[in-house]
Amino acid sequence: MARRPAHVADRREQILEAALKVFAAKGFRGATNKEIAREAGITPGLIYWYFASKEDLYFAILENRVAPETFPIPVEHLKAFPPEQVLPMLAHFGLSRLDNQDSMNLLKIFVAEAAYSEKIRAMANKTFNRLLDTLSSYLASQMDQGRLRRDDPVLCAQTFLAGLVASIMRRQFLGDPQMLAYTKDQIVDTVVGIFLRGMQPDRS
Amino acid sequence: MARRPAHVADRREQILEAALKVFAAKGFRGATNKEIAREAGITPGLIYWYFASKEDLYFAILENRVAPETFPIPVEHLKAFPPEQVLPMLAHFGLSRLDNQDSMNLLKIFVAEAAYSEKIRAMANKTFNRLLDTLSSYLASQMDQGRLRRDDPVLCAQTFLAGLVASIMRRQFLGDPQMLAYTKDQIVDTVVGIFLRGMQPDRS
Amino acid sequence: MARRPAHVADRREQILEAALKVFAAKGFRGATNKEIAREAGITPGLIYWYFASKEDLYFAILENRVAPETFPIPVEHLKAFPPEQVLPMLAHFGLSRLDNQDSMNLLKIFVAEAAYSEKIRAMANKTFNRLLDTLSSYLASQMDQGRLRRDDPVLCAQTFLAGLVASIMRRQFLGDPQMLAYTKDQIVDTVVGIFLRGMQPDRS
Amino acid sequence: MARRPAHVADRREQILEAALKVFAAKGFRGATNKEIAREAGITPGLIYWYFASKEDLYFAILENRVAPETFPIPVEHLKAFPPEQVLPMLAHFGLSRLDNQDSMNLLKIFVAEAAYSEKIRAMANKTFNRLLDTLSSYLASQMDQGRLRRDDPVLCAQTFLAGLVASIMRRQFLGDPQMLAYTKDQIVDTVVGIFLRGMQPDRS
DNA sequence: AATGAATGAGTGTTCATTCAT
DNA sequence: TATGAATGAACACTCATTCAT
Repeated sequence: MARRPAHVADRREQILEAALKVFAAKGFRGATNKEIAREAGITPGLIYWYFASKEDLYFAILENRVAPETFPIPVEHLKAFPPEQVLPMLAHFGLSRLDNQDSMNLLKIFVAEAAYSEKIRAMANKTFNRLLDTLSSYLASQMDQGRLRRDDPVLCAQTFLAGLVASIMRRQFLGDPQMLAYTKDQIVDTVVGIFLRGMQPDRS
Repeated sequence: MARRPAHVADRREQILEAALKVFAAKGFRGATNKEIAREAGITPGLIYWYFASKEDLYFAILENRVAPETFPIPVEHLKAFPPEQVLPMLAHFGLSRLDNQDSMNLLKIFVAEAAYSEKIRAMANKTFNRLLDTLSSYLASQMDQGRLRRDDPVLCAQTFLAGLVASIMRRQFLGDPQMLAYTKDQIVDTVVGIFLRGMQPDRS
Repeated sequence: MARRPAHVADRREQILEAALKVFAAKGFRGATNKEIAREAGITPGLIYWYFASKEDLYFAILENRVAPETFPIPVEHLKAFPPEQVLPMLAHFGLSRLDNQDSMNLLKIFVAEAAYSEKIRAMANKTFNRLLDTLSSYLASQMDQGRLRRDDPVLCAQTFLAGLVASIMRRQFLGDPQMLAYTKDQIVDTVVGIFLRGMQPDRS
Repeated sequence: MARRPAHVADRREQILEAALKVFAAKGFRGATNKEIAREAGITPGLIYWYFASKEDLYFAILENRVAPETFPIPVEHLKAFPPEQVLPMLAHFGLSRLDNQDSMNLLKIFVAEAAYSEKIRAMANKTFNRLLDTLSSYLASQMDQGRLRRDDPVLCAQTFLAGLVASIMRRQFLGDPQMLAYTKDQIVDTVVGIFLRGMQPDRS
C-alpha cells in the first residue's frame, strides 16, 4: 500500500489517517510506528517531524477526529417538539452518524485504551456525559411540560442511549451477525417505541 | 509480595489469578510476564511450565473465569411468572453478580482485547448471545401469553439488557462519578420500569 | 574477541571491565551497548540484567574502580617524618599507581565526561579534594614544625600534585612522545626537588 | 534566539561561535546540529553549506580559535630579564588569558575529545609543546647565565606551567568552589614563589 | 543562500521465551 | 518444579545528512 503522494500537502492528515487505521486494528501498543509509516507511505522517522511521540499521535487523533464527531444538538430549539417526534429523529440521526466503520475505528481506539488509562477514561466520560446532559436536558423539559412521566432525567437519558449504543456496539464493534440482520428502522422502532411508551405519563 | 507457600496444585490457579489482575490493569500487551510472576510470587520462567505462552495464559483466563460467571438461568421455570416479578429479580441478580471489581476485571480484558481480535469477539458474542437467547426466550413466552406486547424478542431482550449493562459499564469500566452516585435500586427501578411499561400490551 | 566464558561466575565484573575499555576508547556517548556486549562476549540485552541502564553501568564503573584506586594515605603516621623523606616516597608511590594504562582508562572516562556533567564534576572534585586534603594536612604539620616555609597548605599541596599529575597526563592521556622519554626517577627528582627547595624555610 | 540579520559573510563565523558554545556544553556527540543551528539562528541544513560535516565543523573551530589563543611570546627579548621579573609576569599574563569562560569552552572541547581521538591528541600536544618549548628556551637561557640552577629545562618548564594550569583547570573546568576562593595574586605568588626558590642556583 | 521535509542507519531498551541446573 | 541467566527480535525514538525548492 506504499504510496508516494504529493510532495507537501497534508502529510499530517495522512499520518493521522494511517495511524487511526492501524491503532483501530492493533490497538495503541500493538501498533508499530513502522506499520503506521508503511500505511502512510512514509518513513517511520518522519512521524516525529509532525508528532512528538507515539502517544502524542494517539491523542492528536482523538482531538482531531472526536471533536467533529460530537455534533452539537440544538436542544433548546427541540424542546418545543414532543418526544414522539424528537426521539425517533435523534435515534435515526445518531445511528447514521455512528453506525459505520470510520466511527467504529474511533470508538475502538477510544474504548479499548480507556480500559487502561485514567486520562482516556476521563476524556470518554466527558464526551459521553456531554451527550447525556444534552438529552437529559430535553427529557427534563418534557417532564416539566407533562409530556413524559417524571423520573431521573439522566438515568432515563442513559437508558434511551443504551438501547441504541448496544445495537451499534454489537453491529460494528463485535460484528455480531445476528445483530447485523436487523434494519436500522427496526432497531429505532423497537428501542424508541419501548422508551416512549415506558415514559408515558400516567393517565388518570 | 510472595504470598502462599503454594504447596502443590494451585500454582496454576495462582498464576491465573495474578494474570487476570495484571491484564485488567495494564492490558494484554501492557502486562509483562515479569509483573504477572511478581504478583503471583513466582519467577517468570515458571509461567511456561503451566502455560505455553502469554497468549495461552490469556485464553486460559477466559476459559476458566468466564464460564462460572455465565450462570444458567432456569428460564423454563420462570415462564410461569409474570415479567413484573421476573425482570426486577433478574435485574437485581445481574447487577449483584456483575457490579463488582472482579467481574469488571474480567470484562475489561474481554472488551479491550475484543477490539483487536476476531477470536475474542467470537467468544464475546457467544457469551452474550447465550444470555440474550435465554432472556428472549422468556420474553417470547410472555408475549405468547399476552403479558407483553408482541415485538422482536431478541431486540427487546437486548434493549432490556442494554439499560443494565450501560449502568454497569459507566460505573465500573469508566468509573464515571456521576453514575456511581446512584443506588442499585434506583437503577433497577428506572430501567425495569421503563421497559415494563414500554412492553405493556395495548389495552383496548 | 567474543568469548564464551564459564557459565556463571562474575558476569557483572566481566561487563564492567568490557565497558571500561569501550568507554575509555570511545567515551560514554560514543560507546554502544552492542560493542560493550561484544567486548564482554555476551548479548546487549544481558547488560540490563546486571545494570539498569547505560548510565547506571557508567556510574557502577566509577564506584567499583575509583574507590580501590583512592588508597588512604596514613598521613598521621607520616607527620613524624620530614618532607625530604615523605614527598619523594609519595611521588614514587603515586606515579606507580597511576602511570599505567588501566588507571588512565579510568581517568579518561572520568575527565572527559566531567566536562559535560555537573554530577561527575562533583565526584571528581570530591575524589581530588580528598587527596589534596590529605597532603595539605601533612604539609601544614611540617609548616608548624618549621620544616617548611609557611604558606597556604592547600595551594602548596596542589602545586606539588600538579607537577606530578601533569607528567602523568602528558604521558598517558596525551601520549606525548617527548614526555614518555623521561624516566620516573627523573620526573620525581625534578618535580620534588623544585618543590622541596621552593618550600624551604628562610634561613636567617 | 535568531540574532543578527547576518547579511552576508559572517554566517560561517556565526555558526562556529554557536557550535563552540554547544560543543562545550554538551560535547561533540551530545551536541546536535539542530541545537547548534538554533543557537546560531539558522536551520540545520544550512550548516552543510559552510561545513562538510559535523566533524568538519568541530575541527574548523579548533583551527579558527586555537591559533589566536596561542600568542607568540617574545622569548628572545625576555632572555635579558631575570626570572624574578619574567615568570610572575608570564604567570599573570597566562592567567588573564586563560582564566575565563571563552578560553575554557575551547579547552573543554579540546580536552574532552582528546580522550578519544588520536588526531586531536596530536593537535593538543603540538599546541602545548609550542608553549613548553618557548618557556624551556627561556629557562635554559637563564640556566646558562647562572640565574637558575641547571636541570632539564623542559621538565622544569612543565612543572612551572603545571602549577598554573592546575589552578585554571580546577577553577574553570571542574568549577571547584574551594579553588574559586583564591585570588589570582595568591595563586601566582605561591606557584611562582615555590618555583623561583626551587630553581635558585646553589649558593656556595 | 536558505529552508522544511524526508531518509535511513543506528541507539538504548524491553520482553517473551528458552534452558541448564 | 522452579530458578536465574541468557537470547534475539523487536520497538520507539534520534539525528546527521540530503535535497527539491
